[in-house]
Amino acid sequence: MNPLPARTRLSTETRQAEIVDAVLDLSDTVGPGAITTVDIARNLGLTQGAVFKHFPTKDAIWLAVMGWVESHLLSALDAVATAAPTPLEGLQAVFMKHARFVAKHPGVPRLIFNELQKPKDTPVKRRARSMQESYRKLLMRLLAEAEKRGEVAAGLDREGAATLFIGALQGLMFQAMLASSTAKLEAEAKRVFSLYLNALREPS
Amino acid sequence: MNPLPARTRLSTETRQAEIVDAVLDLSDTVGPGAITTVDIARNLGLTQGAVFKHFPTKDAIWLAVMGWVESHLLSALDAVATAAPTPLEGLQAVFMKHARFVAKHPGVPRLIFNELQKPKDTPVKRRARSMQESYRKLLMRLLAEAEKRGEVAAGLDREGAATLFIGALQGLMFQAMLASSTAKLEAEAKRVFSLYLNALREPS
DNA sequence: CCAGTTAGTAAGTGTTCAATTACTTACCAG
DNA sequence: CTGGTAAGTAATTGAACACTTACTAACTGG
Repeated sequence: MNPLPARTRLSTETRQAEIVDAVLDLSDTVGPGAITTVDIARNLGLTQGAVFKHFPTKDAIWLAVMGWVESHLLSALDAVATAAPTPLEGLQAVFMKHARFVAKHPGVPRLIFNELQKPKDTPVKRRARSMQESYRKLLMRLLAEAEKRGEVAAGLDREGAATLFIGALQGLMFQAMLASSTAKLEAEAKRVFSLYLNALREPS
Repeated sequence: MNPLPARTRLSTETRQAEIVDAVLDLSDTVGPGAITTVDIARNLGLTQGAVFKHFPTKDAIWLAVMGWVESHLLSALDAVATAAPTPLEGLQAVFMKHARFVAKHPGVPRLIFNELQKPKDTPVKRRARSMQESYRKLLMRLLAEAEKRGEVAAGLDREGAATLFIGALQGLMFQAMLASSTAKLEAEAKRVFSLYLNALREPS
């Protein structure tokens, strides 16, 4: 009748990271909409109640996961963008890095799709939107620099070009989720980016 | 204690159509993941149990809704494609029709996002995939014809171009759902399509 | 070393939901 | 007009789930 001794005892900080990690995994295997706190607990070897020692609500977990995505994805994209010798190569590096990130973490697009399916403007959605805004800024910087250097058409619709850039990647995610596989994502991304580059050239 | 007389008594065929309609509405207002059979019944002025006189399971309802989308969207796109005087104008008409369809039925992308969030290859997903395959065929036809007429680059990567075409639209949906509004969808679609057209031209 | 804090367990609680059941009544073919 | 079918109601069932509570035990600073 007495509770068994706690298996392991870790700091909230560590457990939170473990929980985020578990959710990322489960997002791919179970699907975000079907993840329960029992699933998460079992994944960590804990009881269900223990999860609530580290997050007040389930929603708080989703928000933390979104935070993980924001920091990891954006910093990776920033890194490859600034490492590239030219703006156009920067765009390509960002495009491919993003594609590879999604292929490596298929739980992430699933997670976001699950959020977008809700009509309300949830905190998680707001966070995703702010992430996309930072992303746009990065793209606009690269596009402006490319235009200055004459690598793309003068007078290019840069806002539209940024929308198409992100949109093309989101479309590739969509198609990967539809195929229930990210196997072909990277190859498709390569072809699509070639076409994208063509769209930035001087109109004839 | 005795049941009230049934308010109205309609054929299963009619009720199924009503249910599909209600789900499309609720998909936008409540969100597909949160729709319950109680919601659906209330929307029709029926009791919850009545819903199961017309569909064996809730999943069967989703499948029927997906069927509605497939037939309505594809036939509309086919129509504008064949009505267009040139293949390129056909592409434009399809692009804009698709954007307008989504803006008019915001429940549809939400519905699909909800499905894509699941890792399993559900019947609904399979149906969506077959729809996308028909869509691709339509695009490939237009692109091949455009190439024959010299309206696009000879040797264009048509498969990639089809992927980018659909992907750009899916990206626009994504961004509309992220904004929780389809208000700007059509305007964005216009800008994005201009750039898309540029991508099809002869590389310099 | 020991008192306070915190991470854990075990066992609820209240609710929500899809599907079922038993019964009723409208409609329609013969 | 009548008997069979099918669309409806009302009530129930059983499972799942987020979150809570009461208690236990491990770690940590003074």
